[in-house]
This record gives sequence, structure tokens and C-alpha cells, in this order.
Amino acid sequence: MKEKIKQSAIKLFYKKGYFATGMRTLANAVGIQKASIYHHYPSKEDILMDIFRTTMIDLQDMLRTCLDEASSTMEKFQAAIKGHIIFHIERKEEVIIADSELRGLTADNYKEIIQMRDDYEKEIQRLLKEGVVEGIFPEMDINVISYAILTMCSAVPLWFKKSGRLSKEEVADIYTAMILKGLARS
Amino acid sequence: MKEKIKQSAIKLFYKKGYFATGMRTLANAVGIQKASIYHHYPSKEDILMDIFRTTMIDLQDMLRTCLDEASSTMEKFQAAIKGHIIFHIERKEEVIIADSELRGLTADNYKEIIQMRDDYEKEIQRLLKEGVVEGIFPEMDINVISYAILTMCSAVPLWFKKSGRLSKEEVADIYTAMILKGLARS
DNA sequence: GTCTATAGATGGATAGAC
DNA sequence: GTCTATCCATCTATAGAC
Repeated sequence: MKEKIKQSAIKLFYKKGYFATGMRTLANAVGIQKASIYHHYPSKEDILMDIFRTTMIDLQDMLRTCLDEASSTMEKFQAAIKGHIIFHIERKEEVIIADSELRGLTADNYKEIIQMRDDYEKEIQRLLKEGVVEGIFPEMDINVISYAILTMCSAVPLWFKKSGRLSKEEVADIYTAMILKGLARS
Repeated sequence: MKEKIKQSAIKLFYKKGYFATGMRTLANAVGIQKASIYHHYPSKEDILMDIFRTTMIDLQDMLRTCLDEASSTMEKFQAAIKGHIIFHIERKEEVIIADSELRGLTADNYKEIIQMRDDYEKEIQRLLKEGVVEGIFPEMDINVISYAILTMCSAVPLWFKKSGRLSKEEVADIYTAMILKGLARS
């Protein structure tokens, strides 16, 4: 039942936004009374925080798997980009919540999530640095380039249509090709 | 006074979000009673809509100026990217509201803003197409590439610090260089 | 574990005095 | 053009029965 509440919350927070979704609306979607929600979650923010934590942990796990399965820096980088995009398409609702509802978190929760996000960014930046050291990438502004890459890839679910012309793999390949070309040594 | 309400609303909607900002909070920020706001705006959504319209119109005007002042397709494209990024840094609060509070708009207002956004996207896509026809860009998936470019450039205000290491022009130049290299004919 | 009932605050919006 | 006062709906959360 806790999971059912969470799944309904994901759909509603995605569609209407966290502050615009009331506990009554959420309860109706689940098929229970709003008071019953408080048996599973101590507060509305805890539901949001549960979504944040699951999403960030799964994202971290996905990255770790991608890195473990690749050998060279170039392969790791390509796998990270592709994995990031595919995760963001498959988990569209959750990642859009994670990117747009940070203001729903109070100070301590906010810090925890920002920390996880920073750790993830640093992994990508570490890959870029390794690529520069190995000479497969030219000298670059690591921070700016990493933000450019991460923000464009995280935004894919904002326009991607599952029933559209391209599969998620095709989109990931187009993005990866453009990024690698943009970073290539001249 | 209407302008003062609008400016306070921009700051609050940016900081706390549209739904999380109450009319009382807004009125306090302006220094009046909440009932007084209704002398200037018929509803809360009309304040949001005013912000949306101003932002989108100014963005369109900026693009038009960039295109008029450049001659070749390549110059127009570069000017458009640079102008887009600098606008998004200078108007940080408004563009972040425009990108995250669309759910605060009812159907008719929503349609109007989406139409303006689509028109803007089409201008960028038209530039890319011209570049392909002229042979300065290789064949590409125009839609996907245009989304990649627009989303990464629109996200700059999410991480850019005015007091940081780089000026907005420097960031715009780094982005433009990476994008052009990513699009270059091989 | 879910329910009914309700507390207590706050939401957007309006009426009418000045 | 701003104010006080107020309407009514909704909000998050709790109490206590079953």
C-alpha cells in the first residue's frame, strides 16, 4: 500500500506539481481516505523525499553499473551518457519531479539530495578529467562542459515521446555522437 | 504599483514557486494588503501570465534583433545561441519561472504560451535547416539537435553564478564553441 | 490498517468603507 | 487606490472509533 501511495504520488506530482497536489487528491487516486495516508507516511514532505531518495539512489546505481561494465575511459564516458539519457526517459516522471520540486524540501532534506546530486556530477567530471589526462579529450573547462552535457541529457524527457519517430536508444546515440564530436581533439 | 507587484511576484515565484506563494506573502513583500493586489490584477494567474508574456515577448525580440544584425547563416546562428544564453542569464528569475510554472496556467493561457515557445523553437530549427542546405552543417536530425541545443542553453541560469569565475560572455563563448564543433562537417 | 470527524491554519477572492 | 472584514473552500495533520 505504501508503494501504491508512492506510485500515485509520482503521477500526480509530475502532472500537477507537488504544491498543487492535495492529500485529498492523492488519497482519491489511491482509493483510500486522506487520513489513511498518514499511517504510511508521517507527512506529505516524506512522500516527496521518498521519491527523491529512490530516484537518486537508482541513478547512482545505474552509473556505477555502466562504469563497472566498461573498460576504457572513452567507453565509460559513452556508457555514462547513454545510461543517463535512457534512465531519464524510462524514469521520466520521477526525474522531472527530482529536477523541479527541490523547493518542496526543508533544509535537512534539501542538503541530503543536493549532496547526492553533487556526487553524481563529480563522477562525470572525474571521467572528463581522466579523458583530458589520457589525451582523448582536449583541454576544456570541465565544470562548464559537464553542466552543458548533464543539463541537455536530463532535459530529454521534457520533449521525448515514447510513441515517436525515434527509440530511446536512437536518441541516446544522436546525443552521444554530438557530444563526442563537440569534445573531440581538433 | 502594478510593476512593483510584478517584480515582487517574479522574486517570490522564482524562490518559492507559484503554488507555494500565497497572495498574503506577495502583498507583504510589496508592502500592501492582499485585497489591494486585486485592484491591479483580476487573479493570481493573471500575474503569472503577465510574467510569462513579458518574458516570451522579450525573448522573441532579442532573437529578432540578433538575426537582423547578422548577415550569414553562420553568423545568425552564432548570434542566436549567444543571445539566448545571455538573455537566460540576465533574466534568470523570469526564464526559470517560464520553464517551471507552465502547470499554473489554465488551458487558454497555456496554449498561448506554448504557441510562442513553438514559434521560437521553429526559428532555431529554420536556421539549422538553412545551414544544412548551404552545406555549412552536415545532415542531422534537426528536431533532436535543436532540443539538445535549446535545453542546454536554457539551463545555464540553473548553475551560473554572477560572482563566479566566468562572465556570461565567456560562458556563451564556451557553449557556442562546443555546439559548433559538435555540428561541424567531418 | 482504514475509517469518520474535525482541528486550526491558510488558500484565493469579494464587499464595501474611506 | 488602499484599507478592514469576511466568505467559503481547501490545506496538512490529528484524534479516536472500529
